[in-house]
Amino acid sequence: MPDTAIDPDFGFTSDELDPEKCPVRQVLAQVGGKWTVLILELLQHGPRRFNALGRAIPDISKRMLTQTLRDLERDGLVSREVFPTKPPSVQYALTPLGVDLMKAMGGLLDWAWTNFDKVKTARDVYDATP
Amino acid sequence: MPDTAIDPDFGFTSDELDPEKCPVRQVLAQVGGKWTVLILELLQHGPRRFNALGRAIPDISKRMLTQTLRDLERDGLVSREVFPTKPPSVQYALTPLGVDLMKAMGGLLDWAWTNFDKVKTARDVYDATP
DNA sequence: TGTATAGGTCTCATTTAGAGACCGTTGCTG
DNA sequence: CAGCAACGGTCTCTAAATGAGACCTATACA
Repeated sequence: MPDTAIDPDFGFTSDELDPEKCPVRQVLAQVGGKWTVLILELLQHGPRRFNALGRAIPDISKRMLTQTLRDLERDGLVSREVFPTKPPSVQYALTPLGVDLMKAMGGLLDWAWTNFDKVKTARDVYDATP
Repeated sequence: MPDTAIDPDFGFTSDELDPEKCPVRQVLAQVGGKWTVLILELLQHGPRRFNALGRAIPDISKRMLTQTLRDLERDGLVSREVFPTKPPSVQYALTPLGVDLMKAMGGLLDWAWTNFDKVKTARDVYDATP
């Protein structure tokens, strides 16, 4: 549904919602990933190694664990450090930027814990009325 | 990577991360959707109709707009009201629960606006070093 | 010798998202 | 009165993301 210039219903320039330019969209594309916040939460407990994270998340595959960590590293939210043990071990940790992000997420996480029962109820009601 | 009982690295019961039981995972699965927050933000400006939302989001398809709105309605975050005009018009609005969620998201959205340049820089650096 | 651990990669099947045609009803325009 | 546009969707088909799990190299321990 392409539209140029100014939106008649809201008065935005379309730039403000341009996927490439809107920070919210860019950040949420990452943070909204299925595993992202879970991993960030675990790393709040301190640095952890690859397989420790894998063990902690019951249903993640190595493939997705690798990929999510790579993306977080790319965005500067997580650091990756290799230790020359045999076999080599790899430690992941939150960067200061990552710590900051998790602080900013606090409100949302609290909301999730305190309000999820309401969401669940709403779902049940909705599903029960065909 | 299935694991039962207590995680040795963290000390969680696996229940706390069980996809079905963890509120954070459940809420983020919704909120993390590509269009969800965008739509909620638009609805903060007041109730809007289906096609108004479609016009405001340059690159959403009707299919995804429908689906995202349905999911939000199911979760009790958005209300849907049909007016018997010809042709019928449909108005979407935030529910009190939706308003509350958006308040809780404030921190994250602010973070996105003020810190996205850092993320972007980190990305450029990462991509430049093969 | 045989098995386990480390941190991944690779392939293939399944799931989800996206583009865009289509639909029925109505009103406006020529 | 014919034709087109707008309302709010649904339907089909394709493309992209995700998931399961086999495989890899090197070392240590039994």
